[in-house]
Amino acid sequence: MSIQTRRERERAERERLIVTAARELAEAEGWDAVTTRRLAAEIEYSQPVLYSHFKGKTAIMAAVAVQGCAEMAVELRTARTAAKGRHGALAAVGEAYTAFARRRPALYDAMFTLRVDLPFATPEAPAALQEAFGELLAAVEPIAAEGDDPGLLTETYWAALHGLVTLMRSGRLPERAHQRRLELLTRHFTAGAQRAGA
Amino acid sequence: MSIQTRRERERAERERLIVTAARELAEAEGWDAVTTRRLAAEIEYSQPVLYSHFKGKTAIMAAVAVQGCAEMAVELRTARTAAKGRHGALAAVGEAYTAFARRRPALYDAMFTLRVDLPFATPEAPAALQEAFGELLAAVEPIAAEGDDPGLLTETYWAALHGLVTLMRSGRLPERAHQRRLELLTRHFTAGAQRAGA
DNA sequence: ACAGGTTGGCTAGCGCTGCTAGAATTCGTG
DNA sequence: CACGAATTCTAGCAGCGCTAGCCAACCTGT
Repeated sequence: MSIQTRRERERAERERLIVTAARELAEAEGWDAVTTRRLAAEIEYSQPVLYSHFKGKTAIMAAVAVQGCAEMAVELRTARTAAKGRHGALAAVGEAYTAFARRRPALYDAMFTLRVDLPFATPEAPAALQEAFGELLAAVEPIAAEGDDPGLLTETYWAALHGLVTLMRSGRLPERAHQRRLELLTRHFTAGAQRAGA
Repeated sequence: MSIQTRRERERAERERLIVTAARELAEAEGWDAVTTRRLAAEIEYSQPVLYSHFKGKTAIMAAVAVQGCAEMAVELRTARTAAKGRHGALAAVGEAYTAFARRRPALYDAMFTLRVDLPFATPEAPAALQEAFGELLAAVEPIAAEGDDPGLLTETYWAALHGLVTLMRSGRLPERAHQRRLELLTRHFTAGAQRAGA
């Protein structure tokens, strides 16, 4: 039994190695630079080894994405709990979200931009993903008006943040006025509650 | 001189053919299916001919994107001018925007999602692109509050629409409640003006 | 300690991609 | 009709994601 567990442990270790290498390579040079060949060289194994751990390249990216979700969730929570008031919390979370996307573009792409078959709006979605969304929800819910569905409002706010990030990243929005756009967005969302606090 | 102009005319004709073929293929099977080989076969020329017209595949996509912008501008204008009131106009434009994205996904991708070196937020941006943005601006401007920069507010609204579209298209938001999310977005944007009309 | 059998990694290669150098053909002109 | 220039095509490069099948290293039982 012991040798079995040792093998499984080594396997798990190597899987971790693959995901880490993929992530680091992506963060250093972008996902285009993450080829199965380079990844194999990085972990000092041959290509086919990757396929004994993951179904394909997109599965590796999905694993990286899940890691990213977990980290984002932490950052969103930190920002939210440190802020004061409903408006402050929403602003802080929006700020933290876009800051994360700009600081870790490769991670963000894996999570929310690139095609990478992860289940999203279903109960089978990874826990880390649900946590991240939960943080957004916790910030949006307090500013929801009477009849508003908090979940839908959160999705809408999320989409707005995502749009800002992606359009900026692809050069379609100038980076310059990001802060002001973000403030406009947050203000309009809290204003919808009609009785916005400070 | 005549033969020179004839050649130029034929060249322009073929260029049109390339763009049209690329667009049709993309709309039928997605941009992944648009390879230089298939495109060449479609226009009944060999691959290198494409490169005598365009710098590369992304340049062809850019040409398709410009076409798409022109069409979207028309549709946005139609929707805006047919609507009544500031709120109605904004809602109509938002509706038209997302409807366009869902009806012509390949066109939308070329315009706003895929990497395709087009100048965007500069004076050198294609006229069609500026027109499309101008339509959004015309819908957003009337609902801008006193101190708000209409341009920035438009960019923010645009980003929100873009986020809704892309997250939905990539399966990260369920298609089901799209209409309600769009209404939430529009309502919150008009609410920011504090004196929202009907 | 050594043979047998199984697990697992590696080499080599497939079909595809965007793109290009240089041969070949067509075309207008003297 | 033959020459010169412009243009199109054939063929190929380097790289991609992925996989079949060989080979070696390892654990097990005597």
